[in-house]
Amino acid sequence: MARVTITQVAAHAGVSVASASRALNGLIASPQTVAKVQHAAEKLGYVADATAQSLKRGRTNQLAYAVADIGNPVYVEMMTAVERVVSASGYRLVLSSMGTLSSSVDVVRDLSRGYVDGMILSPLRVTDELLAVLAKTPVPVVVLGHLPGRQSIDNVRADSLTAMRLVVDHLVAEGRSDVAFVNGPSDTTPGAFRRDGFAAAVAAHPEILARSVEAEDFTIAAGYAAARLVLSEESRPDAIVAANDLIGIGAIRAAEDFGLSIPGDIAVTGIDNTELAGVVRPGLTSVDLGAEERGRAAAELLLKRIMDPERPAHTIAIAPSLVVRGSSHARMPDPAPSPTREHTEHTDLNEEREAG
Amino acid sequence: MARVTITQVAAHAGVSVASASRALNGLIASPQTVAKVQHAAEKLGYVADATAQSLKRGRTNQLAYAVADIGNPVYVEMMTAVERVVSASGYRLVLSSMGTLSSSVDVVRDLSRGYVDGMILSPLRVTDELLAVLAKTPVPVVVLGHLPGRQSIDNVRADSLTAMRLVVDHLVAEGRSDVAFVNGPSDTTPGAFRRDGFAAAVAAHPEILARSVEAEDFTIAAGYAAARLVLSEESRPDAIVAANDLIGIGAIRAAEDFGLSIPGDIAVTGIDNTELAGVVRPGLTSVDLGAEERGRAAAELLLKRIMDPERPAHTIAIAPSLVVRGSSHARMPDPAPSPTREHTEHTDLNEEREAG
DNA sequence: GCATCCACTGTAAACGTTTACAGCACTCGA
DNA sequence: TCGAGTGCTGTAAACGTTTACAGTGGATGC
Repeated sequence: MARVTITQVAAHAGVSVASASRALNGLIASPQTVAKVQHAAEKLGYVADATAQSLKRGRTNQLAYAVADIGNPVYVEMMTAVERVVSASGYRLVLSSMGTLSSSVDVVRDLSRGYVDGMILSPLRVTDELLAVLAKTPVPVVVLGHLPGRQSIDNVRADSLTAMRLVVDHLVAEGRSDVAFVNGPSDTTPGAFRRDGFAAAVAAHPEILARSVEAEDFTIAAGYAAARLVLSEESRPDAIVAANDLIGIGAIRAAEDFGLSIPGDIAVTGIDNTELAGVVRPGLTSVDLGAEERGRAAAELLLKRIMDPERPAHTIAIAPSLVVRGSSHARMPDPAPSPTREHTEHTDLNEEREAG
Repeated sequence: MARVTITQVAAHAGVSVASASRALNGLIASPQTVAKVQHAAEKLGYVADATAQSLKRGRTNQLAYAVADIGNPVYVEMMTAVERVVSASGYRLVLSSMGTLSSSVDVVRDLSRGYVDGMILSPLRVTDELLAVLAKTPVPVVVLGHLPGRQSIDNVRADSLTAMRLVVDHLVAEGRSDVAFVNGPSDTTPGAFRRDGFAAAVAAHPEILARSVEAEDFTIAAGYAAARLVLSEESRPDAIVAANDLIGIGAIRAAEDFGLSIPGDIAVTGIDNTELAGVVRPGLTSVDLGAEERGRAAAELLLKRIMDPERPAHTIAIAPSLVVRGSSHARMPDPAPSPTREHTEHTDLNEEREAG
């Protein structure tokens, strides 16, 4: 399978490479030339080399979505939304993970070398080093997640503070008075904001007790372990606020292990409103941070920036909304699995309650 | 942020581009030259352009993992395994999804244009057209999933037939006698093999009743809908065999809706042994098809082929193993969420039973 | 019949690298 | 003193494309 070049196609068609190129790209060329060239290309199995084309054209038609934690379904959801938008604009989306294997800085630096025409980043931690690299990267970047201070970087963020207020207010309204927060690592961006959001939210309710613990990471297993710790304390909380759905599901399992009924003995809430929240029993009350909408917004921001690199940086914040399920509300029957998130959020059957 | 080229670096360092290139790539060059060039590169913020480098070197150092259904956690698991292997060999892994937006044929054709040095494919459907494209693509390919006939394509496959036998034998051993199979679309590769596997497995037990139904796709929601159909029939089965974990989870929810106790009234099993199987209650008995191992094997196969393109094609089949949980076995306490799959499969606490 | 335009074509120069090749200066052994 | 070797350097050609430019021939306008 040796590579066949446009030179061979041109020779086979009896025209110059320039004519061949023009014919193949639908530029000005006579019908006979087009026919000859297309026939030759077909026969030889010619496909234009992407690297050569990219080098000459100065763009790759590829965009990247770089994500820290692909194990979390919420990122898959965002990616799907991103892909829908960018593929409609003729770009191919590639996903690169920046996990334990490669630091986010390395990934950005690498992607900046010309592999892609733009990138969307969902980093778990925003370090000064990362900001420095982002500031000087020549390729358009959108950060999907909170950025500190005033950066001139396009940015789409969830509103974790409001999210925490929504759950805490909800729990208080449900009569809970001793709330434990199971955070993910607080040195991550979501961890930090949810920590602060929780603090602010409980401060508004001086009548309730509040405590916090930190899970190793944002996974079910870590949430399970951290929740066990909380539940082992002598005075048990009557509500667990988890920093995301995975931790929340771990907490449900831990409570179950302790023989506690949910929501009778203890309420549990999550964040992200992933499909999983509707699938576990009891259904996990969660705050929808608009993953789909954030993904879409980020993609659109990126496309606009590619169109107009001089454009001032925008920051878009998506409003969260509370989705109440059985894990926090006794009289809430848990609904059936629905084919799409849209239906879950606005179900005709009114099996879920939305607030916020 | 205009692109800075090696020519500028060379000029700034007062050497030729050749020397600059050699210095930057650690080839033979005097210490003074290296110092000057590195200093200049640093100062100007030079990063080598990836497309130019790829064009000249004839490789991109990128590999692709193309997957049909990124919403299914089992593919995420395989991807993680793939990434571990390829990144250890200095390659960057990009994921491209071939879903509803772009056909697998298009994705392969596109990737064949030189974007990547090799690819691993997990197609849901293997059409003749896809096989034709694969046969003539110039870039190394490994297919992760069953291939028909004798293709000269590196191939890693699960053993769906044995998997189905494992679950059916298990259910029969547990005393079930009326088993309903909820398949995914049977025009997909996994769907077809699981259909056939189920047929063969029940044929070995002439004493039991068997029936089948097909879900729209391999998702929770589709599994839920299909299971409802099965459960609505006048004579209800006492076991549901789902074609994968997501469908199985949907089936658990459906059974719950019908007020059935699991496994008392009805047993449910899945396939893939994803993390979710251990998280839902009751725990979902599932067959582990060795996703992690398959991913690793596929990656290694790909690396070997890149090393030696003339190498004969290999086919690797991974043996499945049954993981029994509460959904099919009354006396089975469901274990705690574990931090890793490895632990889940070989737990010291013996909370799960492995067979097969 | 001449100039003008038009549709099309080929030549050649790019894009930013890497690298084969030749050349240079110097050292070393004979 | 010479030849060969060594260590480094610059020139220039490639990689496979696209595209600016300068034609070409023929049709068309007057």
